[in-house]
Amino acid sequence: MDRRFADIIIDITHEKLDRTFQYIIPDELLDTVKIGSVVSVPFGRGNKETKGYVINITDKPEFDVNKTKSILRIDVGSDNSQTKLIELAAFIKQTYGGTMSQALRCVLPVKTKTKPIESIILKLSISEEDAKALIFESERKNAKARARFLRELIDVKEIPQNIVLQKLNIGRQTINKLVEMGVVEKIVISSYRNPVSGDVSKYDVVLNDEQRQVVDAIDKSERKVHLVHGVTGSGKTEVYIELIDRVIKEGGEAIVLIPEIALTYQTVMRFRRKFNDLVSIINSKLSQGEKYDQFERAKNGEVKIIIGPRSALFTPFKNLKLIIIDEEHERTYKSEQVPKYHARDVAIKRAELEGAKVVLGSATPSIESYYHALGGEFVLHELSNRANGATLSDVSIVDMRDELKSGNKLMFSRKLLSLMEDRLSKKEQTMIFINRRGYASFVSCRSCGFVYKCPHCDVALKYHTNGKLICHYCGYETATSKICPECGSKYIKTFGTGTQRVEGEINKLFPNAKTLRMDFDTTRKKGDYEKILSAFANGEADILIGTQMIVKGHDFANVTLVGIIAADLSLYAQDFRASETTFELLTQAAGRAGRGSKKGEVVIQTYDPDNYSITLSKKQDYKAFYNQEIAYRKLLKYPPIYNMAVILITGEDEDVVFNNAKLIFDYLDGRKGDSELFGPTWANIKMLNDNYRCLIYLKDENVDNLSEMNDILERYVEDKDIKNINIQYDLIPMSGY
DNA sequence: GCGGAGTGAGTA
DNA sequence: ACTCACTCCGCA
Repeated sequence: MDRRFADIIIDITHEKLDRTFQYIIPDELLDTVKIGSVVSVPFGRGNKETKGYVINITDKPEFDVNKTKSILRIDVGSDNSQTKLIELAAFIKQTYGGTMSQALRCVLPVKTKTKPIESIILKLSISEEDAKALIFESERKNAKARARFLRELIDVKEIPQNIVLQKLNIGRQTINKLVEMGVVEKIVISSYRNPVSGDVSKYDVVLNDEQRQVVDAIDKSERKVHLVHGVTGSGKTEVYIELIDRVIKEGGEAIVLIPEIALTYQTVMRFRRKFNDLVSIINSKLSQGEKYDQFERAKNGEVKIIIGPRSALFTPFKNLKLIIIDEEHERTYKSEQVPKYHARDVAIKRAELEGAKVVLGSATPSIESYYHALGGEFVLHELSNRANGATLSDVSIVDMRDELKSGNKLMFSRKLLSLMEDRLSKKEQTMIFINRRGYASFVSCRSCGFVYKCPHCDVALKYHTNGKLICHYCGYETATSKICPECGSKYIKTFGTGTQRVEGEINKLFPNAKTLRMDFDTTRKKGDYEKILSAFANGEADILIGTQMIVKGHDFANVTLVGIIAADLSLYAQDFRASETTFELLTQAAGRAGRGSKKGEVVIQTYDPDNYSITLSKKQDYKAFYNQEIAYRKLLKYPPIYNMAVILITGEDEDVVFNNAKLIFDYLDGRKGDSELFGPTWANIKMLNDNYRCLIYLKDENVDNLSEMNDILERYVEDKDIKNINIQYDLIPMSGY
């Protein structure tokens, strides 16, 4: 009998139900039930009608067919935005691997393990005398819980249900029985909290000609995906706001994705001033409940615009018409957890399902997006002028080898020092950016070469001026000693340049200058980040020293000098994107200078002044950089020309990890088709949190072939019932391993 | 033996 | 999450 079955995830929030149940698809529904359908099924002993999501359809029964129940019907009442989100989850699973449950959890995020957002309040609905009589009767019948509960109700009138359940230790049955008897009344209160509030002085955006042309072009276009390449300070936000305004006026809704770090009060206020309460935000600091509230408000149509990081992409709007991804090149758009999806590609898929447009914006677009734009897959728009008439800064490159030859042993070039002095005298501000992605001071013995390493991770410990050595991967801390623990020599010293050392040097060179430092250490507490930025914006300091976190999209009108120390460090990362990252960081950092009326200057200090990512960032010539970079990617078969994936195998035992990696490699190698396989090799960071890490690389022109390899891998893992190791698949990784 | 309270397993 | 089945308890 050719019956078809649907794998269904029951819409109930509990980990025990985090798996599929198979149901028979009745004949009359064979044509209509699809992956992503929301259906009603009988569930549990009482065959209680329950909502479920169809996540797969097969011919193979996986359960005793005689005990398999049938789907009752398709939920027509369920809004189709949910169906589309589940379809999106199927796409994520298909493309990025992982289980369907994991994909669903990221698409319908707050449905899991959340404290009820609606609080139930219990209230006595009979008179006190009647209640007292009931207590008497209950006590006589030894119904202790019931008596205890009623007494409490007489005492405080109203009690939240969760307190009754947890604190008074009274069962659900007891409560429900009393409700049934008409003794107790249930009052359901659902509260939506609004995470954004504050002054809203309305203002209208006035676009310049260039901005208006881009807005019109996108608005009129039939095409779905647009890339706006706008130089730093060209006013991309105004373009977004105008586009959103047009969409809203036609009854549509919009999602704005921005990197978490750029989600500042100022950014949100720009949107609020235009759209007022139609805007809401999502960020990682919101509790699950608050996040859920925002999604509910979006569903109800109370909110039309959601601003947030990656996860905002899954806002359940009913009439989504526009998705904006600001700073599109940012790595944070790639999820770090399984499924390791990229928000840009998922956004494009969602837009396709909803019939919406996607607008990507950046001053330094990712090589991938620009490639697609040039290839005609995306539509390219250029904003080449700074919006308020400000001009691009003058950028100069200083070769630090020459400085050393001329006897300057400081970490600042003479040019940078004289400019800093000049700015201090003019009361203008300076930003010093230390490009040290993955690098900082470490402690090493000059006599035997010993380096302090983390006992849990295969990385050098970073030195902090409080005398502690800290692992930036797992947080392990230890103290430094005055003598080398290996050979006993006293020649143990710190190497490298950290933000703390730079600040120390500046304080020595310019004792009157006020400095602020922004890095890993100074932004650990909630709100630290904002505090430092607003202090600097208010002119409370002359010089701001920081790592990559200071270069992202902040607008300080009084900054006229940006110094970049060790510009080339990010070039040494073991990652095919090293040049892209460097160009991006330098261009963005340089873009911080001269955003007000005064012209800015930028000094880039490097030991590798001829590298194309450095020379071209001086010219702020993105196109020239792109041409160089794409040639390199083509030569070495890297994305976007080729697609690649990494399989990461981790585990506590070195041999077990490597042997399994070898087995997996051989297994895949026999089934690879046209794909290329490399490995297994140890990761750059061989050990992390006591786990060994081994890699297999896959390359193929066609993404689908890579997804197929992952399918093969997942089936293999399932068959072998592999223990003690963890396997992760990462399609088109954004960072090195 | 009964009503009621508390616990645990299973949901296809 | 919810429900059913089971056990335990105090009283008759």
